[in-house]
Amino acid sequence: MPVGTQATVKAVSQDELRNSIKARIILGNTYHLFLRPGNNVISMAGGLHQFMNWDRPILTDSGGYQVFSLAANRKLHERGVIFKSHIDGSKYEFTPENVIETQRILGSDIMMALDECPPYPAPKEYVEKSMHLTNRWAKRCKDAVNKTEGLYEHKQFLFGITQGGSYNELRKESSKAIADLDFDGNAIGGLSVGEPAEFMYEMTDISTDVFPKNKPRYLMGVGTPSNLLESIARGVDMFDCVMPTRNARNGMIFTRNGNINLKNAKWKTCFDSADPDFTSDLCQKHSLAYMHHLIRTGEILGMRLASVHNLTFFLWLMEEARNKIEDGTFANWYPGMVEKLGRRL
RNA sequence: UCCUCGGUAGCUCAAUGGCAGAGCAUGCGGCUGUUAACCGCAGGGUUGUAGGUUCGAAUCCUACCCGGGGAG
Repeated sequence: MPVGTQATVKAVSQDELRNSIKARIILGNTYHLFLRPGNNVISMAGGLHQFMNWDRPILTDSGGYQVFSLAANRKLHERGVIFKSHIDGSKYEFTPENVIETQRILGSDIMMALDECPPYPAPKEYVEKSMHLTNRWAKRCKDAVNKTEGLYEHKQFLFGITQGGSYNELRKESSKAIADLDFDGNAIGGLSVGEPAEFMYEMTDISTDVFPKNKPRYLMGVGTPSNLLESIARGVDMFDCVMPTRNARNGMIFTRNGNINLKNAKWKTCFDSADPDFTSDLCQKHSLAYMHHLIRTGEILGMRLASVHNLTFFLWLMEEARNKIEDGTFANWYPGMVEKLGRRL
């Protein structure tokens, strides 16, 4: 499995995890990162994986996305954000300083700064105010990292996150402000929150124009196979996304010829593989009819096979993109792939 | 043979005289830094049959058919 389970467990002892209830609850994403075979850093595209020198870096988000996704259960302050648990109503505060502390405990290779991800659409005044808050938090995260040491032998990197919604000037200002803070890598945040794909690409363009070329550029929360290629074409190096695993659990698999909704009746008697020449357990050992059956009956095996397949596919796609970049053929190759990958089978 | 309970969507069941509904199933759609094995939409009915009462019957009455339980 191309996930970071082992590395994470190695980096943080079981006792430390057990004793660190704060960490387990605070970083919801990270918690899932090693408990579910779902989250993973999908891979890097632009050859910068060599710069990082890892095959499978462990990346932990700060909880900034939950400022957006759990907006109904949180309150924002200059100091940080307070979440109210939907389980028992208990309160948890995230501050730039304590999310760094948590990520230190987790020992992730890449730590993310705490940010506020505003919804789409949002008024410019709000997005601007939010962007300034994110910038102040970014500085505080950087300071927190400088004032603390890792708990393990390996170095931990910190990435900053740009915001600015879908406003060109704000995106530019945010990208510059984050780049000027001299993080180890620069992330594009606040996208894939419901805006049209064209806006997402436009905002990505603005950021990658401003970001330094010798540091990884990370587009957070994206995306579909086509999204990945379009973003790589705009200079993005790395991604993360729930799509390969969440969609797999909900019966959708991605293939080199397009997307398949396994729940559709038409697969009931299709005894072909999803892609006979592709290297995943699903493709090599299981027919679409069998997968259809597993998904339709709610068998957990179906979700697992589909998840493994999709992760294999996304990793393959990134590897392929790397190869094309190194060959110098990416620009000619990707438009046809975008068209193919966007199809529905 | 008698008593009794029941028969409503593919299935399990609501609606007790006033617009026939739900869950599941089926057919689809959605899912983008995971509160999501989740969410949404659609199709689907001569209310067992035949009569009757009533302005109006799934609902009340009669007969019959089918099924569960009981008695003999």
